[in-house]
Amino acid sequence: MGHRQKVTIKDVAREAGCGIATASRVLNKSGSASAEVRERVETAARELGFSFSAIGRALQGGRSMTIGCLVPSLANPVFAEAVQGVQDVLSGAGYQLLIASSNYDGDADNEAIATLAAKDVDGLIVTMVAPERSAALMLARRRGLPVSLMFHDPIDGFLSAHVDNFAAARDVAQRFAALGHTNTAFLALRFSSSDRSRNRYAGFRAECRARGLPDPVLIELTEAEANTPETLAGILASLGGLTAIFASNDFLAIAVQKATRLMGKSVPKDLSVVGFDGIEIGRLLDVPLATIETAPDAMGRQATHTLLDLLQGKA
Amino acid sequence: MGHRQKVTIKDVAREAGCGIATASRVLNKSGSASAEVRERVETAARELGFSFSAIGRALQGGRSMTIGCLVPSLANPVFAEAVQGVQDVLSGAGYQLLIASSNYDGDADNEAIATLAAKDVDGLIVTMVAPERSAALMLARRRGLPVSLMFHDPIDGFLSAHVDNFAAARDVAQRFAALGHTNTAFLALRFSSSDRSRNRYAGFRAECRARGLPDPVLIELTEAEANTPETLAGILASLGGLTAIFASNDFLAIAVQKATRLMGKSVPKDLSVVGFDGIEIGRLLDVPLATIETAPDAMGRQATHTLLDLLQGKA
DNA sequence: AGTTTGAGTGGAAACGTTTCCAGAAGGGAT
DNA sequence: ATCCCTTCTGGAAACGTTTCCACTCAAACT
Repeated sequence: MGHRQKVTIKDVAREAGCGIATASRVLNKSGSASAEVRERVETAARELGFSFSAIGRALQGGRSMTIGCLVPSLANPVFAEAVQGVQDVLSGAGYQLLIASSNYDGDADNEAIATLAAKDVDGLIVTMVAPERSAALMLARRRGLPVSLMFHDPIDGFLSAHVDNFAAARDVAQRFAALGHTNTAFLALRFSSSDRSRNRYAGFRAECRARGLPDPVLIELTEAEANTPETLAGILASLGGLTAIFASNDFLAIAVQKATRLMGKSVPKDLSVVGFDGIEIGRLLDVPLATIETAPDAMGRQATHTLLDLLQGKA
Repeated sequence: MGHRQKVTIKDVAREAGCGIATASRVLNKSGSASAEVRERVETAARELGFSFSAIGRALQGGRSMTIGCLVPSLANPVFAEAVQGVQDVLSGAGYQLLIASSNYDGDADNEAIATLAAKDVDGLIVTMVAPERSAALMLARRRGLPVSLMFHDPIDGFLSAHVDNFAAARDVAQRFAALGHTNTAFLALRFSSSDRSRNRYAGFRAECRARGLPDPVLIELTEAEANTPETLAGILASLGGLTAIFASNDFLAIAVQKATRLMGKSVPKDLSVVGFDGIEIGRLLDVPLATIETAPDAMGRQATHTLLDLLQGKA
């Protein structure tokens, strides 16, 4: 197979017998050019199969037309759907999407931000472990790089597309209370590395207290525990007497449903389970998933629009 | 907020009082430099918060350290998980991931490939509607751009990470036959735009025929039909007498489970349902999902390793 | 006729790197 | 004292663009 060869605008110009500047003008429909030259250049470009090098353009123009996006993991449908939303908006605006994921690791987060910034992205859309404490993120902003947060409650001077985790969680507590539940629990997967999770718990507990109900039990699961329903069932059983569970996300809520069934109980008859996120698949489930609908793809879309607006406003 | 300003190696050199070439050598640990200069350069870089511009590097070096990846949609967990696999391997190797998605649209596919190629990616990892008929893909390959296919059965001279859809589908038919099913159906969502779906049906039917069983009914659903369980239930009911359904993917299989329940029947007692893919969430479902496990993330990983090998081999 | 306009054109600089090359300086051998 | 070999250094070219500038030429004015 022939070795990598690129067709540059220089080749087009030579083939068309004109200067580089002229070829550039024709192909970009910027400046003026005679019909005859225009024709020659276009033919040459077509025959050579020319296409612009985004790198050359980026270097010269200072804009890469690329947006960097960092999420914890694409294996979690919430983020995957959000990124799809981002991608939809971006491609409509002629931008490309550079993706990074951290696997919920704070150090990886920082490194990823730095790498994305080095790639000269024009903006950043970010969901990370601790945005408020990320040196890399602060540096990026200080450098004037527009940043849009996704899922995070607002921070400092950052733009943010989000749902009010605290309020939504209070809502759940309210519903539980209305149903007469007093013995409740909050299930979280990575409590320490997710401000979303912490805010949800805070809201949940605050509403319980406001109503004079006992604090919900906080259960932090390891990845392994969450992924083996038998273990999860054991944990739930050991707590005894629970009648309602608020899971920090839909993934977990689904696991709880299964664990409950393993215990010989049924949802929602014996145990109320509510999730968070509203991932697509939840709507198709056999036993419908009760959840807080956050429309992840809309979240991605909005974060992107916000960012794009900022980009326009600055240009 | 201060306008966008970048620190270049030129700034570092000036600050350190040395030439650009020297600064470059120190920062890259390539050529030699006196301890004293080395110290000055490193200090300057640190103080200025310098980081290399990937664009400058790419332009000069001819390698962008970026891989382009095209999938139909990240909203489908199969692809999201696969992309996460790609991302894992890539970031381990120091590469970045540029993402595009087509929403199962063949034209968008071609355009995306062209755009990615223009971004000077070093390689392509692709799942698309019709790779064997994509002019853009052929052009990319002719230009010497390494391409690795995901999910597609092998084509021409392309590298491909895949499962044998045909064989796996025959397997399903065999199981159905062993259970005594004679009245079966194959459910597909985008039959015309998915070679995977077509190959699965072909394998399914081939095995039925080989056993002298009647052809499975082929049901093509629209997106809307698949997403409203009530409608789906109606369709299934209208077919009457079905005892086993092979769904083209897990998403669909889950929808069928729900539709079945709506009809007052139960899976697997009254109706056998088998899916395809093995997405993570399937393992956590209340009623476990019978499926062909294809380990999407492993697929992504393998496609990436293959591509990276090709990249090394050429360099 | 002489002057102004305007369109059409190409050379060259700039963007941030890396690397080739050549020059300078120093030390060890003859 | 001369030479050579290393080590260290910086200028400059190259990568693919866009854009500023200056130039030519003809048409349209006075």
